[in-house]
Amino acid sequence: MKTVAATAASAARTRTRTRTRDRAATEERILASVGKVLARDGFAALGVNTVAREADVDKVLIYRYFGGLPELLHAWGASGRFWPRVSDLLGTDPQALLRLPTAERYARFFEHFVDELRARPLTVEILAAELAHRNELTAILEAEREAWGHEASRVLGGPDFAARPFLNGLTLLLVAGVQYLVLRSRRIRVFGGVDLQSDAGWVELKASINTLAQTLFPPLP
Amino acid sequence: MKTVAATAASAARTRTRTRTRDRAATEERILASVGKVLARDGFAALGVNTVAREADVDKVLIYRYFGGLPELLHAWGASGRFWPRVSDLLGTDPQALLRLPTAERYARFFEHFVDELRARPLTVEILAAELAHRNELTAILEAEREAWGHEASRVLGGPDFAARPFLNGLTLLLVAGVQYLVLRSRRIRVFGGVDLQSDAGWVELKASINTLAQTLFPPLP
DNA sequence: GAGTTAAGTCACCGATTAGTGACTTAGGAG
DNA sequence: CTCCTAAGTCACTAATCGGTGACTTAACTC
Repeated sequence: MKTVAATAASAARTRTRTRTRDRAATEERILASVGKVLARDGFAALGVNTVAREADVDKVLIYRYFGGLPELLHAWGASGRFWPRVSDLLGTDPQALLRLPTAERYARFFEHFVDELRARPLTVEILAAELAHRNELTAILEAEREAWGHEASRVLGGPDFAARPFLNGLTLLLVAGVQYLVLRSRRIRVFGGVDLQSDAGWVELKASINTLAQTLFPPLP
Repeated sequence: MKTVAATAASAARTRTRTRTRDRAATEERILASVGKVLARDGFAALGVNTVAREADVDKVLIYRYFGGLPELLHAWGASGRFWPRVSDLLGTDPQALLRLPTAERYARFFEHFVDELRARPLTVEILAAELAHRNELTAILEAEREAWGHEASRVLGGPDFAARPFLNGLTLLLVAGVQYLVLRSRRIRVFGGVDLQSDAGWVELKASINTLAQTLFPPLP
């Protein structure tokens, strides 16, 4: 019942009432909206208007609180809510991973990598954005990405990698391949005859890596 | 100070003279401009206005001749000027490739693949667009891409692939990895410690695949 | 309670987008 | 040469974009 007001002005109004004033909460709403828009509509749709609409906040507050879209993205990137921990991608217990034989370790690493990546649509969306654009956000991520690569290489490698340097390039290609296929799976179902949107397709790919690992690192006699 | 008549409208005219009328030539200009814009500014900048400006043509002609941007993209995709011939990726002489031992064939294929892909910035740009958007253009490319994958798998595989199915998934991952790294190299230099913008980095990756091929397909005694 | 600060709202700006109606006129058909 | 189709030009509309100035008013300090 809208008896009292009766001013038909509220017909098209969705936010006539002023919200309780709380800058910290509003900033949080804005920051959270960045992630929401990114995950739902992709990087191309990310703008001042979109974020403000998603947060149900006037866009002028974005300029007042952050300075503009670049600064907002920077703040969002610095908030650390976009990228999974390295440990998440390596599995819950890196130490256990280290004690495994090389072949097992190699296969397990890629299994975790595939599963963790597929479970993080926002991360995947950012990976896609990195390929399409080059901006403050992607620049922030680069350093962390490289650090991750070195860490992963260290965990995986051990004496085997030192003895056979080609394993570095091969692993790099496989990691890149997994990322690419996860990216494609967002919009394109089949690639090279493998169904990238079904678990079965990924099981097949993981099995391939497993067999490769057994071939590359045969068990000691 | 805008004078009353403001008849100085011709001030900003760059194309007052009418061009000789030639629909076929104009359509060609428009189609060519699609590729130019795509290669220079990327997919995000592709629009009716951009293409018309690039072609130095009034945008209404795009609507008249093609119907709209989607139809224009479809026409452009069907014109076959966007994707390299399969034979280009297989090397100049597919027959010679087929007579090689499996290990050599495998390594050579990836060498060609890397080189051809790196030499085609427009193709790479479209690969990136496929990851970012999903539209008529990318849909057109999918079918051809799948056909290409099957063809490549047939040429590469032979009896080895049938006997060891994991080679299918492995090859798929490597192909995907190459595509991903070429994509990344457009804007980001280093990935996993390898310099993707230098030939040396790619030589290293190709060498890794070569060693892998020697390991997977040891020469007959 | 009075005064101040700033959170929130609103109305605008210029630029650019996709798309359309209507005009002029070149060039081929008869 | 006349006529007519359509190639090309121009002038709009409506929507959306990033960005800003100015207003109201809630919440806090004293």
